[in-house]
Amino acid sequence: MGRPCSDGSERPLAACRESAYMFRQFREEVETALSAALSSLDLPTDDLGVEEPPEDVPATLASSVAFRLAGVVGAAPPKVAADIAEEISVEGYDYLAAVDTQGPYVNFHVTDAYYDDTLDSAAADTEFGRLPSTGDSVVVEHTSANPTGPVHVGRTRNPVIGDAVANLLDFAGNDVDRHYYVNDAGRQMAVFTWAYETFDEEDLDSEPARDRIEYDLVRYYQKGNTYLEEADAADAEAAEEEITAILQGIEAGDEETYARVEEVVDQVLGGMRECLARLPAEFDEFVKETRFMFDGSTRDLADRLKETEYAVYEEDAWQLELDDYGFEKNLVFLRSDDTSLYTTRDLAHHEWKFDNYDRAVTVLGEDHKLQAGQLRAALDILGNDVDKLENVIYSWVNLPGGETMSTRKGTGVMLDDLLDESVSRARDEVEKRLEGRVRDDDLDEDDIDRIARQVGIGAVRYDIVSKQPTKTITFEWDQALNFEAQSAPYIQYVHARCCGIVDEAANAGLDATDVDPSVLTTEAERDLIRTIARFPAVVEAAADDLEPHAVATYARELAEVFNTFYRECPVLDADEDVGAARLALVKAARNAVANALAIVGVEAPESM
RNA sequence: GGGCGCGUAGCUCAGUUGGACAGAGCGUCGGACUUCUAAUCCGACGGCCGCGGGUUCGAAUCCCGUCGCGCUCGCCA
Repeated sequence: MGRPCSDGSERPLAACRESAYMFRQFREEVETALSAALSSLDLPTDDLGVEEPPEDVPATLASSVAFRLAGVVGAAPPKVAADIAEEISVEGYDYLAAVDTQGPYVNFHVTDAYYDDTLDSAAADTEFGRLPSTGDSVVVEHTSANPTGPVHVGRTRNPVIGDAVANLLDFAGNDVDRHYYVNDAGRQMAVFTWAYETFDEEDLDSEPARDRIEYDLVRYYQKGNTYLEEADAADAEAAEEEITAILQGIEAGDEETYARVEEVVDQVLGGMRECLARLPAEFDEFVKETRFMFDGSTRDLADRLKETEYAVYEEDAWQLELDDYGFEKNLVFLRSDDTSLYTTRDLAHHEWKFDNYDRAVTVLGEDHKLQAGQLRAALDILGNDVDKLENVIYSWVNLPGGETMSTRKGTGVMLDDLLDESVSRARDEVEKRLEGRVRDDDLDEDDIDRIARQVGIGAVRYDIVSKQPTKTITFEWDQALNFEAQSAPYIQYVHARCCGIVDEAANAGLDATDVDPSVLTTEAERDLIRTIARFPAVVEAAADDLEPHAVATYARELAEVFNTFYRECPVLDADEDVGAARLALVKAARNAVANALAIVGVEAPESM
């Protein structure tokens, strides 16, 4: 197909990521051939209806175009399909071998070269599935939880989805940065700072739930909030004055006030960061909103907003009328005391993103949806290209009793506890299986630790990332920590099995470098190779739609197909040429599974 | 009340721009380990795709209505 190698890399065999193109090239060939046939029949080519047929249909792609053209032609769809199929020429294509029909459907079949090339490149390329560079730089902002205390499960979708979206965009050929936006100038942090400075250890009602800094400090935050609710009016008002003083100090760029707040922010954030690293969700940059106050960009932005036709000055505050954008309520961007609001700073933050990146993706909870819409509108008013900004919105995670999770109230399941529990259950499983273990690879204590961690954390991540973000999740331990089919361990097990076979084959001196895929004739083998071939197209579609859960679904399908293959097709005990081809297939499966897992953020164990 | 999202098997969820009989897993029942790792495989049972209309050759998918659940509508974030 001759797509240029835009990243200039020189990877062995898979030059220019050709490996990524088998299915996609075939799809293009089908579209080209079908278009040509329709044109020569004087039929419209605007909707080719190319799709993947159901599993029991032997074709790799199909078209339903005959349905739509039946009226135009004045014949029944099966007749139209037959005529079209007759007109299609498969001359000169690498992967398009034959065309036939099944009722009203036109079916397209692949050449041996399709399987050949898929097997060759997927088996040899540990980066199989990675797409060529788009040349785009993308910032993925996710999590961005206020540094008020330990991360709880209610917000765990954000780092899990966010990290997967970042991985996915990276794998789809983008240059990705991961950002955590830190709200260090808001009221919450002012309350926290005041509480931290006001109360002493002996004022607190409880011991830290865990030996890490944010579990210690959150008690001050909770104490402060309780005090503000329960203290008598005069005391509460005095506290409010101190809190306001902190906010105004930050707004004025007072360095001493800033230092007081950051002492709290940096400590709490440091602890949260350790927790998130367990997932792992790590960041290239923690971007503090105070940065956009101190550099003057928030002030400049507010001044520019004032100049727009949407700006009004009502009730002593500067506001934006967003009726044209479908928002009834005005968006206040400067308070009556002339201080900025969260959204004002976030606007400056986003213009900074636009200055530095080609695209900006934000992962946020549905409770921020309205704010995100207003943000987009305001950015548009300021003349930004808001198409560069995309959001991934996720719904809440509830506890079984319908209870909500709140840091302020101290309710909810902490992410640390969830991960500990999961790793602990995984360890029980590992130890339980140790006795009946067939494989004699002598797992030591370190292996058991490793497997328990990979499986336990993988199970939690997969449970979250495999579901559509828009759906509400009710969190249930047994559901999340089920280690059987349709879970991370099920898929991880496939990877471990592949690695096991590859190891054994190496010991036996079996070579898979120059294989003949035509000996792979069973349904199980062909299913597996077809599934592997789809992987790059899955990555492409998932990245286009910012839907990492599609990769999670694919990984599960691939694992299922592999397990059937595994049962039916021995590698080491087969005839030499069959064994070699199957070994190549195992290597290809291993690479595809490993990379699918990498995208969703689940570790791929080499043994378990 | 207005806006947005969700409603698919008993439970948890897939289902590509509308397309070939709506698919998995868990659970239930029944089979398969002297075998490259059984965290596996094979089979059975299980559906007015919330409900009612509409568009279409064709609707889980698009449109309208309706019911239920969630989020949201601050000079909070």
